[in-house]
Amino acid sequence: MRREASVLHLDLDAFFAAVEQRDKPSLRGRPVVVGGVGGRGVVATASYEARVFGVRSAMSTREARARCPHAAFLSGRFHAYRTASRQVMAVLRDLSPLVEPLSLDEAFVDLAAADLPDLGVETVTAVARDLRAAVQEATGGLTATVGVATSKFMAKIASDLDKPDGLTVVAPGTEQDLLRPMPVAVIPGVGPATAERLRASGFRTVADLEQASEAEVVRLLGKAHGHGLHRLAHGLDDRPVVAEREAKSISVEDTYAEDVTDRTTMEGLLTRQAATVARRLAKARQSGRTVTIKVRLHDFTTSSRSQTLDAPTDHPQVIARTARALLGEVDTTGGVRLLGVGVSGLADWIQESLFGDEHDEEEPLTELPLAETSRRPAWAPGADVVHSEHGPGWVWGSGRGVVTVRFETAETGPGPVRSFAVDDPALVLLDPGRHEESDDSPADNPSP
DNA sequence: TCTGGGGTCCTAGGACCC
DNA sequence: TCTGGGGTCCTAGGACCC
Repeated sequence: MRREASVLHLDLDAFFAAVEQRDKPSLRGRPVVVGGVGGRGVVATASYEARVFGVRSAMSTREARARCPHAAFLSGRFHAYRTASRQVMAVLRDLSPLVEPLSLDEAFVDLAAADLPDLGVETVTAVARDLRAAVQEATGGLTATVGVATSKFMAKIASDLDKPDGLTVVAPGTEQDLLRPMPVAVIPGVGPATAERLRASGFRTVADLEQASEAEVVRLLGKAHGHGLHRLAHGLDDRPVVAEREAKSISVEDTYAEDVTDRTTMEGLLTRQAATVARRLAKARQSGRTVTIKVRLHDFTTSSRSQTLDAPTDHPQVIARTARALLGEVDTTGGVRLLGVGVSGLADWIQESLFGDEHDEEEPLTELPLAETSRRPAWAPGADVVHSEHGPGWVWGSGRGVVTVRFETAETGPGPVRSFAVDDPALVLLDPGRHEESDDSPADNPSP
């Protein structure tokens, strides 16, 4: 909560649909619906002309067609949306170095970090007006709605008040008057489930929540959620505008037009998704330790299974093999409507070798013998010497057909730790069966 | 033929460690 | 025989957001 209205929230109006109408004049003034056009699609964005007919985001496309059969239904051109989004973010960064994008079509801007003579209501109103014009100019006609207030929470509330193509500045000190009569659902974090819980306890408006004790709200909603909501109901919000936020996970999921019942087909789909995730990881120069699959059954029940590897990976084979093994733990009889693969626990590539360094004391540096003959076994749990694109290394951990290799020799010293699928062509296992006489795992006993 | 895809954050229990 | 506590990591699920 700042003394001055210096947090700006910008929201592009019906963004995807607006880009389509900008690029195709024949769509202007007509209802446009962007989203999944297949049998199981949902609406991503509806133009204001379509909203008149009751078409909303997240509604099934089937229902949208029933409500507005004459609308143009488009599947979306994400490259164009990304380009337009970049243009908008550039305009915002021209105003202030502190810009926090929330999605392609939304961002916070910290006006306190901008070069302004003052942060009075008149000044920020003029700034916001100029900004909206600049966005329209830079994007070839896209309109934005802007809210300015003393906090993120109030700025977002403000930008919802005058849509589309509007501007609202909440003068410092007037926040509670504005907030009190609003339904609790205006508070970010209050979705259908929370709203229903609150309603059942007699909380309908922000004012109701404001009068409750924190203990009561916490009892109802849990510690973190309850505490946060109680604060927001009092207009208390000092969350800073944060420019750079690192991604924490990368995932891909697909809903299929018809339920998939064949196990081999499922494995093939997971393998392809794993390759997509790996490509995106590599592009971001990141790797991750935890592989998660998501399975939605024919009856819409959804489960997930995850495995944390010994070391981060960005290898398609490792992700694929782990994903396929995890699928083995899920009962898919009856078919699946959705499959997904994700990787979390992301680390920059550079941090991988640091991770390896932490284990120096447990595993003494030892001279690494290379076998005279090398072959690639289907699976050799006893093998502890490997060769790969990184050079020679030790098997350091394993699980579900995945081996983790530590690339370290007396000559080269500590190197990176990487995970591989055992059938990864980049990896050759040497000396299989070395530990036949021993129960020790390779990680416990790395010495020959 | 109701119900996308990409994310974030929180909770809760069990394992494990000190 | 009785009986710790805290901290962290991992896993599964759920709510929520755009």
